[in-house]
Amino acid sequence: MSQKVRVRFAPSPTGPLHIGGLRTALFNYLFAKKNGGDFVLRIEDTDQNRFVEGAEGYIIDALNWCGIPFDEGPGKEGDFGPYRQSERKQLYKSYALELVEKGKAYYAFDTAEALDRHRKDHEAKGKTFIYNWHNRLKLTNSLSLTNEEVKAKIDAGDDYVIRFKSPENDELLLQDRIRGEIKIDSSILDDKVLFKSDGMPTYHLANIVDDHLMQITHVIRGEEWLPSLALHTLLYDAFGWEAPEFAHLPLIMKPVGKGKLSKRDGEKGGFPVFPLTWNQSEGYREAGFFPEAVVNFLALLGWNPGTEQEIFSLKELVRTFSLERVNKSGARFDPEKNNWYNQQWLQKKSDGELAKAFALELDRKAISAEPNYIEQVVSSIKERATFVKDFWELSDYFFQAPTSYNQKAVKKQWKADTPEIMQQVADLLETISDFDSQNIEDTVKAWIGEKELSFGKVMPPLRLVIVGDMKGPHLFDIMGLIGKQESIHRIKIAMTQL
RNA sequence: GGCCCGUUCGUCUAGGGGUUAGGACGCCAGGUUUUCAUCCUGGUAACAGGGGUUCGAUUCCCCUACGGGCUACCA
Repeated sequence: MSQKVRVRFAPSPTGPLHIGGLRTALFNYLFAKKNGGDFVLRIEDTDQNRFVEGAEGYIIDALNWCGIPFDEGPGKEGDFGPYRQSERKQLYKSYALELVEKGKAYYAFDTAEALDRHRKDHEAKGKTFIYNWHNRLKLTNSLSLTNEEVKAKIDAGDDYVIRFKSPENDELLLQDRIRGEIKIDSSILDDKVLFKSDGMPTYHLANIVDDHLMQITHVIRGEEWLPSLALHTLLYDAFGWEAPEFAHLPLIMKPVGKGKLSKRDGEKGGFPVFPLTWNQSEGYREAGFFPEAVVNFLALLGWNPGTEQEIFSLKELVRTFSLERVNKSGARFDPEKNNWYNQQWLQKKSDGELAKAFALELDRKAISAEPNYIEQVVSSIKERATFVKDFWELSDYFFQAPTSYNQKAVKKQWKADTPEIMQQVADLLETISDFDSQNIEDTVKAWIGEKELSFGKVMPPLRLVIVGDMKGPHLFDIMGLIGKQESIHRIKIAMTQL
């Protein structure tokens, strides 16, 4: 009886997808693909008050950018649509009523104010108000009222909710793929609202109904849902449905301090917490991260392959992933390691691909250069970059003569006899007909030998005039690339300025 | 407060009754680069505490502490 694996990512469109949600989506995707299953996107928009315009599109764009597209969802109708709960609205009430008929749920007429008052009263006495077996008969609901009274209230149009009737004194044995067995005493459970007075189901009802209808086999979600597992398991029982398997993922925590990662942490620490830019918050994409790096980093946050491999492509992750190797404890988000992953992935990219990205940036700076030239520049500087956006600072001297010189270096390298030496180097360069790195190097080295000069007298100041600073790749490579005329020209301008 | 989950280097983690407790990020040092960075090599650094069980516990059990989550007609 092996049915096809089907998992779902079920965000609520109350804002942009954050890093924790993205990882949940990723783990769902990995598990689905590992097992040849389907990855479903379901939008849980049962709370109309918290709906945020554009959030759904954002979520879809983010998943696509990461390379983990869903197989079914809004705009990709499969056999189980629609995939927005707001569009499934009519469906849920009958399920809630079914539970009422079975005696597993009941109508409740208590107003929000009345419940609030109870909570405050209890709090004042140092107790906690729980709407369940021990007080449900003292409250206003179809268990405490007569059938006639209930009917009258409903007919009169009174607001009501439908609550689940949690069992008393039941030792529940819950199963979680990551945490194992969890014991819960059902007496501490409250009678959760399943159906709201506004005609919408709560998360709990909609979630169970949809997971069942959509034939979801594995529910992989954040640890914040662990306390709801008892209710959900009870709901499956109440309906007489077979429950899917559950796996609760550990949370992602702040890099420093207490609690789980939040938008504020990104602002404080200067790193993204959203895949794509949302309002004022810069996303991973815009910050220059490669999706491969983000996915790689996120996958290793809370999961590990059990080997010493650190770099994984999405394909490798799919091949290697298993729920059994997911950790139980929360993981701190480490921006430094995140950067390192980007650096690693940047090195794996081809010069051509990187050059294309860099060319776009050069365009914005109104700097024109041959694609082939850009590619050679990229090839010589990429190993010292973490992001494509580092390229310009690492290579500006390939495109323009230095506009300033590192003053510290000038002080140290520019001696009284330096101008004379530089002039002679310029004259020497003039004599080189085939101006490539190797020829320049051979010629200059031979000349230094002949003249009985030290390398220290020639090379550092020469780098200074060409680059403007004591940095960069092999100097003769730079000169070979920028060419003879430019090299000589830079010596000349430096001599007038230093 | 109540309920649930968790706890190995600063961080991400491997391991698991007898190990020199392994790797990665970061940091430090050396080498390479007559520059800077990369890179290479090495170093730093951990089983939360207390009780059991055991010949032997970091590993199993209990307690405590600490961390986290939940405790809405939010998801």
